[in-house]
Amino acid sequence: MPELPEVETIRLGLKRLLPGRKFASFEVLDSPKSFPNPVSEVEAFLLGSTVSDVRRRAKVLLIDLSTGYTLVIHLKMTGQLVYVQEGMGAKRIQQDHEATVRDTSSRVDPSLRFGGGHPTDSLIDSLPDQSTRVVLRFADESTLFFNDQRKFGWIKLLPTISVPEIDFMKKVGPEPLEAEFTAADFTKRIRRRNGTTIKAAILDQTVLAGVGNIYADESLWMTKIHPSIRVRNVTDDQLADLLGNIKSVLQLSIDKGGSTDRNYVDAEGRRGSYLEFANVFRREGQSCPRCGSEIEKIRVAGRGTHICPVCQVIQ
DNA sequence: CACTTGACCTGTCCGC
DNA sequence: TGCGGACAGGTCAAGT
Repeated sequence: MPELPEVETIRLGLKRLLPGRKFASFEVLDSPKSFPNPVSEVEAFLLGSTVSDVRRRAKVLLIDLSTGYTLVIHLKMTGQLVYVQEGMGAKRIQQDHEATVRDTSSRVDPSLRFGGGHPTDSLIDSLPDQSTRVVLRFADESTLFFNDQRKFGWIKLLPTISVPEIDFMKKVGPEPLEAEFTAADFTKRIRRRNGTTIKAAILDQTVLAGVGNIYADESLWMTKIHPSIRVRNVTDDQLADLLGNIKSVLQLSIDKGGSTDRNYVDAEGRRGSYLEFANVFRREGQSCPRCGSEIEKIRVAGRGTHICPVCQVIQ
């Protein structure tokens, strides 16, 4: 679920919280898949380093270190990065992290993660929990928790200069919110996918960066384009409108702190409110805000897809 | 090559 | 009540 606005919201929080802090210790509480670097490498280039910057490219977070290394982090669907100030979760780890990690299901309020809107403190107090994969502790005893219920996400420690050379960075398309990314650029790139559906094309990270299922559905609704239409049947003018709507929907979501559908939270454990403003996503059975027709959920590009069947016509 | 589908995971929800 | 299966969706590998 973390798409561009969610990752950007986390970045803004970490950028405020982390620079200058020194890494003191780390623990991987799960299979090494979550953080596959050899322990010796992490000890050499993470421990003792200070955070110099927090960046984002597409849906990837980049935490730059004074050692010339970077923590490259992908949250995939259910990943969370939550920073806890000294004296809270951090103390409990030192006391009994084994027991805490293995037996927290009864203590974690499910409504906090899956739709409650409870205060931030509840989540922070409960960390680490059964979804915690990596614990990064700073010298001031504050802690950064990497939680990931479904274990798709990962952290990799890489030399900063090598980050642009990893496959994902070489292939990923332009940042949609950069002013230099124009409709002409977008049209040129997306026409390479003329044979596929417009939804599959805007989800393709090599066409443009950062759009996932939520913002694909929202931007297509705004542009009155049916997600199943082939790219070749979408006009250049429609593509220009679509890019404008992608930009505005992403920016609105950043302004609202992102979308919390199930378990997204920001760097301080707070939920995002964008979905209150969504027009179609997860609103099947409700009325289209534009024409009043009933919103439907269909399947396009292998994804659950939300449309207004009247506004978004297949030609 | 272009495109689609399945795998990776775990928790939730729905129907029987 | 418990149980099986569908579903959630970012990305890559495998298949068509």
